[in-house]
Amino acid sequence: MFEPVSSKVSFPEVDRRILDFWQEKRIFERSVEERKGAPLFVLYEGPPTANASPGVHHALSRVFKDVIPRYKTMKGYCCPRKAGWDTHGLPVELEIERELGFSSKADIEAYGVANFNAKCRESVFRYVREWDELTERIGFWLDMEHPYVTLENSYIESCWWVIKQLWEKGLIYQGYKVTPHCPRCGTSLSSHEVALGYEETDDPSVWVKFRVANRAVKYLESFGARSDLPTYLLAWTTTPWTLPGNTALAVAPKADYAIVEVEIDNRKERLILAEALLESSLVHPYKVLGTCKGIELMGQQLHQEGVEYEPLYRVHDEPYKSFELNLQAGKPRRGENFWLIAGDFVSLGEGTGIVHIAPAFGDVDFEAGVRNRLYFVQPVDEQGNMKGNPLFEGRFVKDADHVIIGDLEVRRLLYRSETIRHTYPFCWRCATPLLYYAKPSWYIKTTAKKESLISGNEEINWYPEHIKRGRFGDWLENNVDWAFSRERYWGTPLPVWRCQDCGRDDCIGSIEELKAKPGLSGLEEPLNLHRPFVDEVSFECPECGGRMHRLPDVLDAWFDSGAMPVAQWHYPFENEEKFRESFPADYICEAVDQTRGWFYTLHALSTLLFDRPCFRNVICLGHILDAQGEKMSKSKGNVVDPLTILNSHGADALRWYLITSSPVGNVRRFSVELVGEGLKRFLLTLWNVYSFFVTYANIDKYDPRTTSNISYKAELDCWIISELNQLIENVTKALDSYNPTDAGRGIQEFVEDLSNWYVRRSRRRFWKSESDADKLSAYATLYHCLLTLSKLLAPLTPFVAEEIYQNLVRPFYPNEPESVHLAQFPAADLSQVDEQLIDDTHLAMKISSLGRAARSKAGIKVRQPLAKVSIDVRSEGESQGIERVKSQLVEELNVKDVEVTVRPPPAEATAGTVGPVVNIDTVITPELADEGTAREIVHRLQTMRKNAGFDIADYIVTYYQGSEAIKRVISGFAPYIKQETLSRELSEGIPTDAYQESHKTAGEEMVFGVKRTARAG
RNA sequence: GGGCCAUUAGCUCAGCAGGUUAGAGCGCAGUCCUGAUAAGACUGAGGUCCCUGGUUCGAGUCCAGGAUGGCCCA
Repeated sequence: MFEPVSSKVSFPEVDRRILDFWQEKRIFERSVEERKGAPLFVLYEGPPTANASPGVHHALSRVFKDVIPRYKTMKGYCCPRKAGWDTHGLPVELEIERELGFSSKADIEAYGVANFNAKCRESVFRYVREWDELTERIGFWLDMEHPYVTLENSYIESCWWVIKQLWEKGLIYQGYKVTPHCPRCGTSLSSHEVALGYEETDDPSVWVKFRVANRAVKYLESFGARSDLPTYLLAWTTTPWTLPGNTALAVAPKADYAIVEVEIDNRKERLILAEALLESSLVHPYKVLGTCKGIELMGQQLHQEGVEYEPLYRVHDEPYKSFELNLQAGKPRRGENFWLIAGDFVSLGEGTGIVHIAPAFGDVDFEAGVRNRLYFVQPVDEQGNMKGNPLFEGRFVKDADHVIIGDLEVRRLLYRSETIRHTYPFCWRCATPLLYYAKPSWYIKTTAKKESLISGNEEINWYPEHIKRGRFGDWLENNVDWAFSRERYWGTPLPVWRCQDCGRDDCIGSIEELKAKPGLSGLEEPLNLHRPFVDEVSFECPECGGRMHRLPDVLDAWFDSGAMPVAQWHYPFENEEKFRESFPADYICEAVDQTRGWFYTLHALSTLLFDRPCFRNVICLGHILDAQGEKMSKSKGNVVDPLTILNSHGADALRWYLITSSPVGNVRRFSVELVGEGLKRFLLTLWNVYSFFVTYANIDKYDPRTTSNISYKAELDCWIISELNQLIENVTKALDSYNPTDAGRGIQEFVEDLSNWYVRRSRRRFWKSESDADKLSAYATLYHCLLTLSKLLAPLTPFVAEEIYQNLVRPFYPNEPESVHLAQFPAADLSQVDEQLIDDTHLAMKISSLGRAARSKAGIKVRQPLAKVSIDVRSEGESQGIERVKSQLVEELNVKDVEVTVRPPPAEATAGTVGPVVNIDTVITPELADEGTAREIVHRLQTMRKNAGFDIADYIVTYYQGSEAIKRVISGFAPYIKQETLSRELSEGIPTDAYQESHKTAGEEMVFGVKRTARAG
């Protein structure tokens, strides 16, 4: 016996039952343990931070992370899955700052770093219970018992080891990084904070002339500009205070530039600017002397052919720094001219087509400095005061604007000066204008391994594939060094100690190494590697004997997660074997924003450390938006809590929606209604087939062991078995190529066919009284389909799959695996696929559909038998196909005969005449009418049985009263009616204790009564 | 400003080595079928396949430009 299954099902209750079962039987643990020795399949879990409740987007990635390892386990792999927690980083700090009402780093310092970090530490596990619950409830199998945690000393020590490795390879250096900086607060702002503070403001708008060096003027003659007048490059800026930091001008290489002659205050001179911007820029009459492309202006090289110009200011008593030397040291190059560079950011929409570049200010400028190895000049200190030239020394930047404008005017280097109203970012806390300011920062020299990063990417399978050469590939192609230090508090401390006296830097790679330092002090037990404790540790400089103190920076939290392949195992200090066998990962999965985040940091650190990629396969998920297409955010209040959906619809419904509703890489609009739709369309359909099977199998005491070697005979059985094997093949292919969506959609189509054709067409085979070979074949077929489905579905909808598997397998096969998740994934038997039969059956479906449409048009209900249906088909092949599935058509269309005619389409026929044509014989003879009435009576009686609350298998006595015509039909079709309604007898006259109803059909009044005689089964 | 992705029915999505009549589910209206069904079938309304050009005998599908939305980076 199978456990009886109601068609009414509560999936959340199923979830509970199955979760208890898994826990009690330790199925997840065993699914790993019992595969010991099998090839490993390694998932790296991208660690979440548990300082807020998980949202439905977390459910999305957790489902996709789960599907593949479950599948691989069933394919025979061993898949340990280690959980992880990301516990450091600026978002954690900001959350605490918000709670404490802090508005600056000074507040944190005053509060005490120890106290602050203690708060941070506590906060990152606040919602761990919610995360645990989501993880469990959604069925994400993950080893939550032994997670890696980025704040642990062992994890930090591994990070230090990584840095030391890079340090020894010369891949770490201190340079500059441009950050939005508030000069009043003395701190950098995150991009999110910057976004808070855009305001409309008035700023200077000045056109500045950069004088072309004498030796370069000659170069211009080749463009038709013969003259010995003074020549200037005209540039436009709204931040005059940045001009002292200018070290280059950028042009658009493909744009046309004009050399024009103008007369200003009775002096003739020449200006160079973009041809397209002559009108909008120049306020004097001008004469075009010649034109050339931007790239021609740039010429070849400095000091060879090409335009160079004289700096506006020579502010630098100190030597110029050069990007060529990573800003570490400089060579004096006083009197140097600057040159032109190409910039894809140069716009021809405003300005002059010549852009002033000051690498100390602004990302674009800094980037240009790095790429073109420009000089670097910093004429502003961190308080926003100018330095390096007596003219403006000590002035706040904004107050220096008018000084500089006045100075340029006097020197005749100012062409035009106005004001402009535009948006500019201000500090959201104190309304001071922000400076994009280059600050010292520590870098990992990823550019040194750029070729390896790119070639390693070639070995990675990306889903969707376009990410590989698109978003990720582009990112690698445009790689810049990774600024990985942060001037913050809560993070892995940078393990660099600097000597106060001689400036020597030491990188520490392990706790042991630190403890062995001479003259060590400040190290306290129990060890806490976080600030401020680690800041107390100092030791003796091996060079000069001075004190070495740690630099105050902490690491970008992305470094932590990027180091997880080694740090999760505390490698190389322990677990060497575990690290080796689990690196690189077979599979990772996160949302698309991680291309520049975790995907990159994993790839970068792996390439730098081991010169190989970190993961072989990656699914890159699109984002979830709300039903209106808006991003979900706490402030909008449109965040969907996954637990409410899990409680109402169950885990599988949510999983099914997430897996099948849209391609993985697409954004998707989320709504609870769509989850419910998938539940109805797929899960309930599947459940109904399952419930149907169990109901009848129990009535017939079907035992699957008796049919284990059956060979399928009926066309219907062969057809669905063909479909099933094709499905196995397709699902396997889809999951092998990391495409759960197509796998799920294929299963859904199969289940629809199974329910709407196989079961519908087979009902009578299960319903009939005798247990003949045909009935057993039907049971065996449906049993096999459901059991196979449970295995195919196990990775996708693990709960309902388990529920079905348990009931189908356990009562009869105690030696089979105890859980579907311990079973082998089905293998397709393509020898059982009859493609012709599949085509024929689809043809039968099509013709049935047309036939029903024809009946509908003629107004004849299907219950009324008809003499025949005639079908015009287009080929002999179709005709043979119909012959093969004729019996299905006879039943489905309720006709006595099927007549097939082959009528090739006329030569000129194109549209509208290609498919088969179906006609029904609408003549209803008295015999057919009687038969129709008989069927009508059966239908009414069936409904009465249900209304009376009888069991499906109850036997009854049926009583009737009615006209002669009714009596004639009842006596004429008595055996049929008895069989269909499980009536022992049909008798005239209705006793009072029978359940009775009166009916009217075909214009005849009649009354029926039904009474239970004996309970069957 | 740059890059990537998307845009097909009211909603969610299929469709493509270019091929004649662009489909499904949900929703809506009507009819039917039903002792598995919280289902199902049929019919109907509902489409300038985002726009403009181009390639082609032929474009929802390929190419170019643009629009809108999302994401990432400026």
